[in-house]
Amino acid sequence: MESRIDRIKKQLHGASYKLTPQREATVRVLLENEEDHLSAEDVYLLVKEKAPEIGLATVYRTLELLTELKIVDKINFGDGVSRYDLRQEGAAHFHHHLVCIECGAVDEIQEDLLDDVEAVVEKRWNFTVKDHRLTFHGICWRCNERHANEDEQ
Amino acid sequence: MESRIDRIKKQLHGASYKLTPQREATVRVLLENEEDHLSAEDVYLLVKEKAPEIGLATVYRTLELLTELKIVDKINFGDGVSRYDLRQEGAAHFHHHLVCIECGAVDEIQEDLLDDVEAVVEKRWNFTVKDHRLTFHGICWRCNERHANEDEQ
DNA sequence: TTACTAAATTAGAATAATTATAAAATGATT
DNA sequence: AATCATTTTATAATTATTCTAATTTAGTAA
Repeated sequence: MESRIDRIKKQLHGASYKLTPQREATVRVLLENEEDHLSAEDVYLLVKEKAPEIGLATVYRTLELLTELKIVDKINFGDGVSRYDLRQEGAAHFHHHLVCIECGAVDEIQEDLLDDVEAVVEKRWNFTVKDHRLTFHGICWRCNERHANEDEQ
Repeated sequence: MESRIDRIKKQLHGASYKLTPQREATVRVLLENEEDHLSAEDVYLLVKEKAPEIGLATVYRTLELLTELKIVDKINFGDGVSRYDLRQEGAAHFHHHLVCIECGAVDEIQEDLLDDVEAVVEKRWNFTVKDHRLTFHGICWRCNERHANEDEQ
């Protein structure tokens, strides 16, 4: 955890930015909630617990900065809010998401799975892929299991 | 074109909605700009040319309705706006997009390409896929060709 | 230390997209 | 023609995000 912060600090310095206390608090919140998909507002409220004097605009600016540096990814699941998701360290590409249309849960897929598809896109459309966004909508394993149990009875 | 409108009319009736003049004008705009990715505001301005008395809220409501009926899909490319995209007739799944990070162009891929990936997701994550969103970010064929020409000189 | 400078932050205002509300219009049905 | 549900309009309200001006902070050089 601390080493992860250190590495992010170095990334910032490398782009000649500082890891200010506000930025550090924001990054810590993201690390501590890595499996969630927080909106800017969510992050703001959590950061306030550590650093009550922080302003919402600062959170927005920090998240934007982290997005630029590819430390986090900004995603949008169709509700009106942008959500922010830490990238796996060293990951070249953004991971995928499974959104459950029954319970609303969002699971992550770290595997890439798209190598073949990207090869086709590059060749057939002469499109140089730099990144991707892939989200599946459907029924998650929890709901599927629940249905299976209900049927048993 | 007319037959396409007729079929949409039937879809609406099937869900006990009417194809009011405002709704028809909105659908026509979507059909006439099928290759674009219009925002609600864009649609509003175009519909106003046909039906100047229409209100913005009606356009929003109509687009929401068409989204529910899976006639259009609502997408979000990361700028603050939702965009609306007609589904291919009979398409079970949403088509994919290629967003150029240089010129901003958005191209569509109608082929599915994801059959294999979906099979893996269903099996490995026990996730029942109902739909998907796939967008590639990168450099489009136009920009790639331009670069190739520039290098020649 | 002190002064200077650039970068960062704050609070609050401003903007932009979207949704909600109440009144009016439409259209079908009895 | 009266009634009822649906739809639309115009406008207000809400929400997310960005901008602005004033202030603070950190780092550097005198």
